[in-house]
Amino acid sequence: MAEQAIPTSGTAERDAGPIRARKHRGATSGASRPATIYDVAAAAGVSHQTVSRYLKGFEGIRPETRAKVERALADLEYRPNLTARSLTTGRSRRIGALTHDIDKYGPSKLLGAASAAARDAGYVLDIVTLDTGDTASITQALAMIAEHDVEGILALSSTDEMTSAFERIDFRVPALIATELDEPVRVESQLATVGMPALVRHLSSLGHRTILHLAGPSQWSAARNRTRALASATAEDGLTIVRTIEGDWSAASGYAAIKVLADLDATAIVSANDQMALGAMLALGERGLSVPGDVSVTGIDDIPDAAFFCPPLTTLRMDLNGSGRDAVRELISRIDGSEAHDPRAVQSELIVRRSTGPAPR
Amino acid sequence: MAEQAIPTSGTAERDAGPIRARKHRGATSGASRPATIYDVAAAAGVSHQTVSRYLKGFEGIRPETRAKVERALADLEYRPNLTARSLTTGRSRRIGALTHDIDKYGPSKLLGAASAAARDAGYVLDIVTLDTGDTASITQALAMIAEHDVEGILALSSTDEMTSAFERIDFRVPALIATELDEPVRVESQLATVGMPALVRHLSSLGHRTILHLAGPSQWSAARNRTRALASATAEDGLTIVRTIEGDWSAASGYAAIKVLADLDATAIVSANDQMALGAMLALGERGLSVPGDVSVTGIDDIPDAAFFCPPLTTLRMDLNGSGRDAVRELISRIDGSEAHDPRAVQSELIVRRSTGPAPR
DNA sequence: AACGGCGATGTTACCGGTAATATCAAGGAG
DNA sequence: CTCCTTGATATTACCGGTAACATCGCCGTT
Repeated sequence: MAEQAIPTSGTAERDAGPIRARKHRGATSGASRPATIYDVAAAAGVSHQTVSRYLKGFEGIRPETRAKVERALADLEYRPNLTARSLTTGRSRRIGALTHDIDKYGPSKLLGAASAAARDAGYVLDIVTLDTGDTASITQALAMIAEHDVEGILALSSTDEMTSAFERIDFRVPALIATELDEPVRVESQLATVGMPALVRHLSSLGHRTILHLAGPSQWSAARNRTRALASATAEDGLTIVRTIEGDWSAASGYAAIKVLADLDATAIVSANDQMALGAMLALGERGLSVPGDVSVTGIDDIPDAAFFCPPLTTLRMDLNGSGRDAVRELISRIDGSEAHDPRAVQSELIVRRSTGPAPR
Repeated sequence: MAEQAIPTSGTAERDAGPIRARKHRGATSGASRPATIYDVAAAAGVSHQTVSRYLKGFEGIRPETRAKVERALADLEYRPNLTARSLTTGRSRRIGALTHDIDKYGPSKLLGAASAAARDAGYVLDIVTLDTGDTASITQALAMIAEHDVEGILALSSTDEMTSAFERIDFRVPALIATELDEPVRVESQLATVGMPALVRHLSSLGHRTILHLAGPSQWSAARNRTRALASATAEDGLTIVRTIEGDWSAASGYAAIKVLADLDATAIVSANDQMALGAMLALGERGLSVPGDVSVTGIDDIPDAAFFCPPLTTLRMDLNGSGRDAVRELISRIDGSEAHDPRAVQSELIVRRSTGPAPR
């Protein structure tokens, strides 16, 4: 109440100093614009630089000065203006996230994990979604992100178009595509229960020798990765992939793949994700084939619904939370110039449910 | 090549003028920092203000001046710095989005639609996710968003905690919770095929009179909205809700609800979303009840997988894309101070599949 | 007692834009 | 022919911070 913008006494004049005048801010709080460090400095009777130093955590401030600043900060409900800070420091504490298919399980799970990891590190994610996966739309989205002054760029959909855009464009900031590692790392002590080898061994131990592979779209690196892992694991265990059909991750594509097939030729279907497995199981039912009596079916991801499919789906649980988090941490460490963490393979774990059973004779 | 930061001749001095000196930028392009309007102005031999005016689309610029500016802009690959612009204008072109359960279908679908609508209007979404829905975590997230200088705030999860946080906090910017409208609007011409009344009429016409209601968590406004719509529609058609069990949207909760039930007492189960319906159907199967032979089951949302459940699920397709888009448009119109659109009810459409059939005698 | 060093604080410049004001040349009126 | 007006452009101030440098008072030294 006593404080005014225009000095009316010698004391006030000395306190305020010849600092840049603020035109507004009558009372200490209210509907006026948020307080700046200049307002705080004036209220505390110090220079704005002292306030800035305090906020930065600078030690060498006398206790009484410190107390005045703290008091003023609290009185004025000061909140730093990140825009102004980022203009001088170049640090915006923002990461651009690029994604399409955000309503699909994988990308949205990754996004959630990435966002949580970013928040914990004091960053927010600027998200830009793509309607289509074509190069033009990716380029345009990247331009949009770039204008918004992000410190790093994270892509949550790892397709060939995305990869090529990332290789072609000079971002001036660290950029990263969150993806499953191309070469799965073997965790020696858990080899038998981890990942695709475990899945294949499970099928093999049930007597299956012939596999129909429902693959993901080949321009996705995750799809290629899964296909490669399956090929390598089946080769090792002596199983045969009698047929590979490429879907688009959707249940509809899994359904269509099985529906149009003249002959199944296999006792097990290994799908690159749970949704396609779901579609496949429905189509099998409509052909009069029972799961797992006639055909065993497996998925990948372990989406929450998979445990309630009919029958509940045997699948590989992917640690997408972990990979989203790791991707952001890796990106932030590149931003900060600190040492990168070791890139870790996505952890996966075999979840056996009722969709797999002994191979029919 | 000929241009240098330090004037070495009268000509250069006149061209550059007594403007703030730039220390860097030797060649016109390369690994140096991005060009500013001052660089462009120097290259074009005009003042930075002329460049600014050009960028703003100001008309009164002489054609030859305009040409010089355009040339310089292209040569230097100028990209505006949104941070600097937003510091003076107060327009950041950012909307803060607050959400949890982003890996669930509803929120992620809303987010995708919101992001697309924002992008089309030149905004990006700053997303902050919540681990938990409690008030403290919401408050903290909102503080984080506020620092990041957004022009509006959009919540994508409409729970009581969110609502109360929104009422308690003064954001200084428009804030909006994306939610289904509390009072469904009736589209007269389509009354019979739209929304909950259509769903109930469908069950009624199949001879069902008793309904078990699998409700969503009551702190979600969408859950309350759906429950209310069901109550009103059943009352109108003379059906009885014999029991209401509250789940948490997950298939697991739908499964558990039916699993522990001593007696079903109803010929139809109306679930507040598709996932709980999925869980319920599995539990029904395990009790030896067939769908739809013994019990009919319906969901809400029409998630992409619902058409491939076993059996495929009769459900209400919700236009979440539309509501996400509308929420952002509404928010942006409030930001711009323009007239708000009419709030529209979420459009929903009855999708009849095989999970509903004639009531058993 | 004069002085150098140093810790605490104040002053100025700068980030990259936009807004407001100033300048300047050309054209029209008196 | 001079003055005023006006359109085009230049200059300056400002947004809210941070960084670099300047200042000032107090201390111990010789």
